[in-house]
Amino acid sequence: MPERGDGAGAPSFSPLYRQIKGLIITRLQAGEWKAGESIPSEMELAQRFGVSQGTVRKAVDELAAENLLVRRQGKGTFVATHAEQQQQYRFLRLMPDEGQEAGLGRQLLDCRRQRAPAWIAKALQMRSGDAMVEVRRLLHSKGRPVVLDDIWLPGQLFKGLTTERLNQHRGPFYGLFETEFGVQMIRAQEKIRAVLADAETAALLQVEIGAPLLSVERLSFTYGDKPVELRRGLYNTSTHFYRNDLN
Amino acid sequence: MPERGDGAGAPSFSPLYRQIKGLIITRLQAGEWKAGESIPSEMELAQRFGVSQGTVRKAVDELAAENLLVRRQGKGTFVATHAEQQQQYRFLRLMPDEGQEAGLGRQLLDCRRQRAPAWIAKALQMRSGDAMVEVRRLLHSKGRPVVLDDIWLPGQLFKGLTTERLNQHRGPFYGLFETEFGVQMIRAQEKIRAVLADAETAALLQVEIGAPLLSVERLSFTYGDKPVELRRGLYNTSTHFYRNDLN
DNA sequence: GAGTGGTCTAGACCACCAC
DNA sequence: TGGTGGTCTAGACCACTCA
Repeated sequence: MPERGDGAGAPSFSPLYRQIKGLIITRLQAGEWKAGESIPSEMELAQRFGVSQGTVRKAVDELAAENLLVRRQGKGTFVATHAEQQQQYRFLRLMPDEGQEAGLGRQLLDCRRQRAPAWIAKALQMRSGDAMVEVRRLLHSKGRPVVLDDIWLPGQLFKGLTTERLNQHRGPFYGLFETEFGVQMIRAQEKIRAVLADAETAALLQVEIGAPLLSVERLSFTYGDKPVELRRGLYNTSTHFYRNDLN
Repeated sequence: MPERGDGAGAPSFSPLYRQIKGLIITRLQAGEWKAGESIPSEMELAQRFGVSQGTVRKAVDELAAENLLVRRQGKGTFVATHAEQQQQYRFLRLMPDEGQEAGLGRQLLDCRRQRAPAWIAKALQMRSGDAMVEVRRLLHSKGRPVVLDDIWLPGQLFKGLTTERLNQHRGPFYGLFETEFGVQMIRAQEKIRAVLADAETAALLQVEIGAPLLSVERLSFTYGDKPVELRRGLYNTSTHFYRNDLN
């Protein structure tokens, strides 16, 4: 029974498998296993934690259901990543009216370091005036601009983030955040509204002033429910729509 | 080993627990256990199907994860329903900017039987011109109209649906559909866009003509992935927003 | 063939609920 | 007190991957 007990003063009047789940999350958070890597086998974890394989299995089942881990039969269990082809744009629910999305074009418009205004600081649990990185970019579909994103990140976590760094990178931002800054986005909340295009937005998205746009405000979280990105997307929904599945 | 085998010609090169899951869904579909009722205990189902309790448990786990069943420790497992207080508006993602939703007011505007136009018939997998029920209603929050819903239903399934019937009923439509017509909505797909209010809509929602509105087109399904409701909601998002959680 | 996750079983005990 | 779902275990075997 190598390591069990109530290490780190966990509250834990919870079933064993939830405590194991907590221990695994702690290790993920500590970076013991990085995005895309495999974690130890169920048998090994069971021995390490001093429980049966079935208990580890149930813990891993929940983590897989929450998309923190990915199981691959015959190969192992892996830390989820946004960097893989298959998992790209995991959080983007935009679909074209006709056919499948061929792959979006990215156009970086701006990247600068600022002091956080109150409303952004509040969302990101920082203090007003703290360092913040602000990014603006467009997404194109078949050569036409469809999404205008404003992205705000805590300056503390993203120290070397520059325009060059963003331009060098291929693939979605979330892949870069993982590999370069060790920040993994594991869940997000979106607030969606309908708004009208102002002059600046209209020019960038090539629509009329006053055209209807979908405003998608996304707050993304890493381990421990810590908010690490605020993003406001304006979607032109004349040839695309936001898809959501309910159950 | 009372009933097992490959009854009903299921394709089934799938694990046992998935076959059991299929059998349970078949019985739900047949109305053997109605919405809100309890299904037999795991032990009894295990005996009935000739498998171990653990296998039934895994089947029920999946059905509970998909919100078809609800487990209640010490009491039993129940068929999910939209009629309970707690589960009302399960599919409505609208949230007020401030505080919790106090409870929405309903105002029925219209209910008539029509022949289905092509685009509705296609979505509901009917033939163009088939009988269809069309309902229009408003939802109010704190006395102000917030949602204008147009709802289309297959006439075949909703034979006695009239204005009086809808007005008599307390609670969401989905509760009425279950108890009066035996139709359970178990999942839905939504397509969301930003649009501008036309004159008629603007008057009903008490906004300016050309105000931005969220258009939420929802296709709801019952057992067997059969579409049974098409709905187009126009949401005024000036004091509310559409909330979505991603993971 | 060795190692991984996936399935299935059987049995023990716990937590919760109703009578 | 008895019945329900919830947890935990131990062991057997299957399906998949890779060297």
